[in-house]
Amino acid sequence: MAKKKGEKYEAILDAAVKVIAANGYANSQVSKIAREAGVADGTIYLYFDSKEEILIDLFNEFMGQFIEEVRQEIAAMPDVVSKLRKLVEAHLTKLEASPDLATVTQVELRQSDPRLRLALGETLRGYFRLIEELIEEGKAQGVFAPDLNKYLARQMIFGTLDDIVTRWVWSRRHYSLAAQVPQVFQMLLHGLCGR
Amino acid sequence: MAKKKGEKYEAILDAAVKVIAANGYANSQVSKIAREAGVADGTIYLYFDSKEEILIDLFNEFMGQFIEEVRQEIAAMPDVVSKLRKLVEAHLTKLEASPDLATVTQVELRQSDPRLRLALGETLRGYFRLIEELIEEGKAQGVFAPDLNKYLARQMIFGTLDDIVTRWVWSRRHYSLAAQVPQVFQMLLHGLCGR
Amino acid sequence: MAKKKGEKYEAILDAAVKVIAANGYANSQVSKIAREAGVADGTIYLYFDSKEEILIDLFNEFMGQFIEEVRQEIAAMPDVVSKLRKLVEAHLTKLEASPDLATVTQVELRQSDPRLRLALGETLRGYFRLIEELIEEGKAQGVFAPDLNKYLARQMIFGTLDDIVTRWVWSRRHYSLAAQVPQVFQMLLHGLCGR
Amino acid sequence: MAKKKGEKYEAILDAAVKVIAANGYANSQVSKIAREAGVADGTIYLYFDSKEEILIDLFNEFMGQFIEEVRQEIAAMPDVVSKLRKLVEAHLTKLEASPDLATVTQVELRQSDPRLRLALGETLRGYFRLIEELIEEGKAQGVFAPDLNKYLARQMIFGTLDDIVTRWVWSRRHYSLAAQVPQVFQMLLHGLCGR
DNA sequence: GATGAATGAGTATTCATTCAT
DNA sequence: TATGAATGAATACTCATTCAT
Repeated sequence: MAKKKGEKYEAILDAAVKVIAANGYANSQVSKIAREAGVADGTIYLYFDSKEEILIDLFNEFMGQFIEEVRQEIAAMPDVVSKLRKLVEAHLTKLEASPDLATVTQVELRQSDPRLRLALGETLRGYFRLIEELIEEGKAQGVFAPDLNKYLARQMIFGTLDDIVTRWVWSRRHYSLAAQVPQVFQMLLHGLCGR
Repeated sequence: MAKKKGEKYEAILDAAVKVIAANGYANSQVSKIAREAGVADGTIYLYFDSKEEILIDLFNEFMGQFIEEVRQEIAAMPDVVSKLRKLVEAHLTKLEASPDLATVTQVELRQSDPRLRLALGETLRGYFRLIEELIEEGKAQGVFAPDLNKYLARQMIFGTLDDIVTRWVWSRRHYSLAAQVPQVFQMLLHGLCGR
Repeated sequence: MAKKKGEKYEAILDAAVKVIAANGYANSQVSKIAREAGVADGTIYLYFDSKEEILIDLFNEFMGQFIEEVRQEIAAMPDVVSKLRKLVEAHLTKLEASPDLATVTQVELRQSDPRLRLALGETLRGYFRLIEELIEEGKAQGVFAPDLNKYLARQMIFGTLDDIVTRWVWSRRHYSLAAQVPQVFQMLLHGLCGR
Repeated sequence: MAKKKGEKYEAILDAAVKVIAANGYANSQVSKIAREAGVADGTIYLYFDSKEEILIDLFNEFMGQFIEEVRQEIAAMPDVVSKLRKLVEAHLTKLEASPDLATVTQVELRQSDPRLRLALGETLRGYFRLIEELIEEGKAQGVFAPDLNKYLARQMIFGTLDDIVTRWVWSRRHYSLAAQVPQVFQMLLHGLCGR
């Protein structure tokens, strides 16, 4: 129904990220997003079928790009350990560089609306697969434990990174995420016992 | 203002968990919770100042009890490794045993309302401290890596468990959480490389 | 869903007739009806499921009563000719006595919304049956033409009365309807040629 | 302001009849009419000042033509009785031949918007005068009752025909209108009592 | 304490109309 | 003339909260 693309489409998505990060999803009225984007309320509906669709597109657009970038950066690395370090680095660095986006994805989009959840899950799955492939590769190369469960391992990697970013957002971002990359990487690789 | 305690207080909290797990937070009207609890709408306000307070109390009540139980079970263990295993087991087992509660805490309460976030954070912090103490103890005993950052380590442990439970809830709980305790425990202890 | 009956139910219906007659249906907002009825907007929805339902109930309530009254008055008449005269008199007199109601039923409720049309048609059908029974009786008694088509005859009677009331409403009710009863009665009985 | 005439003017009116008959007035957006007419939304406003004007012109154009045709056909008849028969026949036959137009004029245009009502009334009045002249002629020729009230008689004729067409439209046009001409004619001439 | 009828503030969405191209 | 993207006013309905009983 609604036409996608166009500079107003992008302007509305950008405005939505800004408004939601600042006010919370529940307090982000369509009219507020429209005003921030510099368009009329009705114009929103020329580009999106509903308010909900703004969220879905927002997540898919930005997360899709995020995932693609991470995938490419990882692909360039020579070995699986370097890939893991790169993944950790990319995840934390990219979200630190886009605080509004981080706020929206870590906090505001953890909504439970079934339709929304479904659409977001679809996109996240691409990221999950990327991590799982990395794990498989590590096992094949004999670097990771042979009995490693790839799903649990992915949940450890993603869960750890996700929680780190969430605490950072909740803490109002008082400290640097990038600085923690080496420690997090070590921890994921060798666990609490180290080495 | 509102008096706490009383059997209706508990009935309302129980009803809230049930209703929110079944309908989602956004579709859990006060009147629906009242009906489930077998009281009149207005009665809710004799026990809670606002709908939001139901959520806060719900989280504090159930999570507080959850944390206390975990603390006691851990305290009974002889060494820090056993304690970690017990923590993992308790976290996954208890939430698996209370699916409605798990649904509400993992999905429905990830709301971003500032007031709510603050109150929930308060309670979570108790759990975080418990985990951090365990890490400190492990380092003191020379079992955990001496350069381990206790905050990052806690984020790895909690983030991993949290993500595992969230995926389980989103997957409609098609598989067993308890069965994964040994693998998760191993992974946290020795990382992706194992041993 | 919505509870019926109660003095507020009646107050809202009365207010609706008044507001719609004065402003036209298209310009009769729910809030305007609520204000006229002396209740809050939300109260409307304790008694009606939707704005549309107000119209349906309004028509059924008032027209149902109208039809019942006409039926009883007719039943008391000794012969079919007296009954026809009474029908004409009752139709014109009653609507003349309730100008707001006449305005609403003649003009405002000729809407074409399928749901509305269906509900209103249901009620009108009761009136149609009443007229058709009268025609059958007239034919059985040999007073009306034996080859009279009861449906066409009903359409002539109702169409004539309906148009008379509609013109009267559109003319802003500058003249008396009751005064025309004898002529209309004569005309229906003997046609344009008279006698 | 807006220029009338032109092939697009006609195309828009034709499209309006089609769209309104198919979707109902309330669901006939300007953009829908424009699409059906094969023009841009804005083009509509080169030919009509407002959406309402489309309706007024539509009614005037088609009804005006209808009335003119009836007038000419009647004029050709030798006596007043033949003229009445011709009027009944023309009214029912022409509308039966244009079901979309009948739907729009009988059902969709019975709206109550004051401006609209006024404009439509203007056009209808021409038809009313035609019928009233016929009645006067009948009285002058001694065919119709000398004490016949020409306004009431016109209301009987028009009301009867109008109701017949309305029921036919509402019944989804399951039967033939033309077949009823003789009976309707007889009924109007001699009333319920016949002869 | 307990009730539940009543309140009324709050908001996504539609669509007739405009105007820069 | 013609376009169609953009506008923004307008409105039915929901639901947390109150308070008379």
